[in-house]
Amino acid sequence: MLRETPQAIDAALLLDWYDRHHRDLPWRVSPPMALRGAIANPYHVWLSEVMLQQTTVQAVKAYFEKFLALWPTVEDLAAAATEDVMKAWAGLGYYARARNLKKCAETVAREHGGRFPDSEEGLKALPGIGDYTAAAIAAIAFNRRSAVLDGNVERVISRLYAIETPLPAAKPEMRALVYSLTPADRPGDFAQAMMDLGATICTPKRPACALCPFRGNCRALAVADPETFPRKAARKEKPLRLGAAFVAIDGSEAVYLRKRPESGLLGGMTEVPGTDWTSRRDGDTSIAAQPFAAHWEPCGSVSHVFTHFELRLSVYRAIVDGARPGMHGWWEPIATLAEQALPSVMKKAIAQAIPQAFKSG
DNA sequence: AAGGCGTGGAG
DNA sequence: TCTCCAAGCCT
Repeated sequence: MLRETPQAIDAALLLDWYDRHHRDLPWRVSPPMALRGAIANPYHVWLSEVMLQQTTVQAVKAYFEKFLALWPTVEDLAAAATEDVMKAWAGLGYYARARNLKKCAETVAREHGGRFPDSEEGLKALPGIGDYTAAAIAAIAFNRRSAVLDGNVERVISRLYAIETPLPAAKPEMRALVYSLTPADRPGDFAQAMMDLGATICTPKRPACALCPFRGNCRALAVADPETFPRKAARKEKPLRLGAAFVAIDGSEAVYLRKRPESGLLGGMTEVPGTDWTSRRDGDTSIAAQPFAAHWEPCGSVSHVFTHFELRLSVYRAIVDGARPGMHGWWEPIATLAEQALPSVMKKAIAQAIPQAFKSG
């Protein structure tokens, strides 16, 4: 018979694949252990899921281990100084996640007796936990059947069903499809299996369809080019913004730092003084924008790409002798710069002015 | 609801 | 060099 659509999709195919090919990750209870009754620690699951939002597994591993070493339980994290959390998060990006992480830990410790809610609804009420993260924690840590839809799963589902609707409009349809596929007995493993499949087989470019447990069920593979899914709207280009950064060094080998506002770009993080970052070509990014009078010398520029714009910072350096009037920051010894809550763009600017700044030894 | 919000690695 | 993008959330 002529078959327009592939075979019905069977979660057991994926779970069998997962039992043999799952990735071993620091926050994961892998299938052999799980079969012996080991249960994922909700604190570990939550911490890893927040870190993994729009962030690669490779980048997260070291941060996850560092956080667990510093704060072994959610109560420890709730009791930590926010500044220490920001320092530990520095370099991972999307810093609102760190602020929400701290708030969420405080809420769980104070209002939930140190235990995470075990329902999607309860989880989603917490700061920094949205549709995806609530569903993931519910499934992985509490064995709840839920619709876990992240970027990987969107890609897998869009190919399995050759969904022509572009993202993000297709998300409700995709969410319903994932939910319908999710088995009641191993929802957490199913979710992680879908994500592992998306990360290792059903990849954005050159998917390894020959190795896929769903190769007999995939509509995109049958009738089209899987790589062209999911459909999505063309992105717009990033504007260029210009600015200046001023690296002041005092006689005792310390750098002048200050804190950024709590909200907005790099909110609550540490910076060197600088101008606003403007798209206008007439914005003053010259030495005239100096934060205080000193013998500023230009020492090149650094570029940095943010989510929605590219930044080119002119960097200036001056050797000064300590305090200036009207300064609200502090002098940080070069030796301890690496431990500060400095976002990557600021490390670049400081390294441009002081090449040995972040070199150990 | 569309845009703000980081970073570094892969190809 | 350039493009894409990785386990999204919030407003």
